[in-house]
Amino acid sequence: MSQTSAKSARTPAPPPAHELIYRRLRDMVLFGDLAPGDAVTIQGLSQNLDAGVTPVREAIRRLIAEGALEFQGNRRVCVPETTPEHIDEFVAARQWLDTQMMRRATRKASESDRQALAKIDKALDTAIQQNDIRAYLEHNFQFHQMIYDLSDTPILAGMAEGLWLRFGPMLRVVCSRIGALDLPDRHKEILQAMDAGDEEAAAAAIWEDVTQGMDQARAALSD
Amino acid sequence: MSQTSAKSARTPAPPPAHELIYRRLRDMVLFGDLAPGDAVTIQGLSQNLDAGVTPVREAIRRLIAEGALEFQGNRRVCVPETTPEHIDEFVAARQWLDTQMMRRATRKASESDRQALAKIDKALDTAIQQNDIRAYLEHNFQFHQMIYDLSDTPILAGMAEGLWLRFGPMLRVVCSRIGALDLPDRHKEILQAMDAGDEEAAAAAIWEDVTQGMDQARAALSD
DNA sequence: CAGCTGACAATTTGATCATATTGTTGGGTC
DNA sequence: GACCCAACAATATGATCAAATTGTCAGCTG
Repeated sequence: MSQTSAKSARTPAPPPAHELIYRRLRDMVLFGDLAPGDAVTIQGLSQNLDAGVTPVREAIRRLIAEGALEFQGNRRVCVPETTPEHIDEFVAARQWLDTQMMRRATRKASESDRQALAKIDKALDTAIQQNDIRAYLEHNFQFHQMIYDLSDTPILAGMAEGLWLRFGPMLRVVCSRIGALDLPDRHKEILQAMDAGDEEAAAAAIWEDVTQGMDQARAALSD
Repeated sequence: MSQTSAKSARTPAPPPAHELIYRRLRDMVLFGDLAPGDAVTIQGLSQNLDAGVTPVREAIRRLIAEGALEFQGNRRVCVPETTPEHIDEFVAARQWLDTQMMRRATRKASESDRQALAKIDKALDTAIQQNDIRAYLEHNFQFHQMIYDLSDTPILAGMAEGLWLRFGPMLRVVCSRIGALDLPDRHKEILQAMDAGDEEAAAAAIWEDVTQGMDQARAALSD
C-alpha cells in the first residue's frame, strides 16, 4: 500500500532499455546472427529491433568498446573480420585464461555446482544430436562461462568473455562450414576431472578443448 | 576551392566530442585524478568539463564497459575500490600478458623503436627526480604501452590496457603514500635485454617490474 | 565511352526536453 | 527524543530534433 507507483508492486530493478538492447546485440554477435563483415547502422538496428535510437546507440558504443564491433573509420560500424594472427592471440590468451580459471573452479566447485555443469553439458549433447547450431553455441558458451563464474575471478572472467565476444561470429562460420560437432568430447573429461578434484587433469582437458576449437577456426579460415 | 566547408581546409578526421571526453576521463582514471570510491555523476562531469551531457554519458558508459568505472546498482556510478583478491588477479594476468608481449616486442623492435623507448624512460627518470607523480604515472604507462604496441598483438594489448584502467586509481594511491619511486629500475634491464635481443632476459625483467609494482599495491592496500 | 562534378539521401552527432525514479530533508506523531 | 511519512530536489533515461558530414548516383563534359 505504501508503494507509490501503481504500475507494478514488486519491480526491484527494472532493467534499462539500453541494457536489454545491449544483451540482444551481444547475443547476436556471440551466436553468429551477425556475420563477420556485416555492417551495422544505428537506425537500421533501431528499426529492426523496434527500439529507440538512444539505447541502440549506447549499446553499439559499448560493444565497440568491448571489441565486439569495429568502428570502420568513416562513420561505418561492422562486425570485425578475424585474421589468422588474431586466432593466434585468441589461442594463447584462452589457453592461459581457461586453464587458470579451470584450476580454481575445480578447487571451489561444490557438488551441486558440478551437477549444474553436467546439466548444461547434457543440453549441449542434445543440441548436437539435433544439429541445432544455435543451441550448441549457446550451451557451449554457458558451459565455459559457468566455469569462469565458479573460479570466482571476475577480472579474468571479464577478459575471457571479451574474447568470446570477439570470436563469436567466427565460431558460427566454423560450425556452419564444418560438421565440427563430432569430436572427442573434452567436456566429459572436464567433468570427470572436476569430480575427482584433479586440477591438473581438468586444466589439461580444457586446454585440449580450447586448442581443438581454435584449430577448427584456423582451418576454416584458411579455407 | 572545391572544398565545400569554409571551416578548415584539411581536417581529415575531426575527433568526435565523446571521444575527447572519453580520453579525458580515461586519463583522469588512469592517472589518479579520480580516487577509488569517488562518485561520478553525468551532470557533475558535464559542468566540470564544460561539455554537453550526451558525450559525457557515452564516455561514462564506455568506461563502465571497460571496468574503469562501476555501476553501483541504484543509479550511482563510482570509481571501483580495489580489493586484495583483485590484486591477485591483476598480478597473475599482467605477469602473463606483459612477459608474453615483451618477448614479441624484443623480437620485433627496430633500432629506432628502442631509441624511442629509451627516450620515454629518460622522461620517466626526470619525472622521478622532480618528484612529479603525475608525470611519472604518465610516462610509466607510455613505457609499457609502447611495448604492447611493439609486440603487434592488438588483442593482448587491449586486454592489458583494460587492466591498467582498472588499477590506475590504485597506483596513484600507492605513489602518494609510499615514496615508491626509488626502487631498482627494471626498465634499464628491459632496455638492455632488448638491445641484446635476449627475449628471456627481457621477459624476466618485466616480470620483476610487474611483480614489484603489484607488491607495492598490495602493501599499500593492507595499510 | 570514361572521368569528374554537383546535388541528394542517409547517417551520425550532440543538444534539449519530458518523465520517472531515487535519495533526502523537514515536519509531525507516538 | 526517536521514528515514520510526505514533499522536494537531484539525477538518469529515452525520445526528438537540428546540424554537419559523407557516400552515392545522375548528368555533363572531354
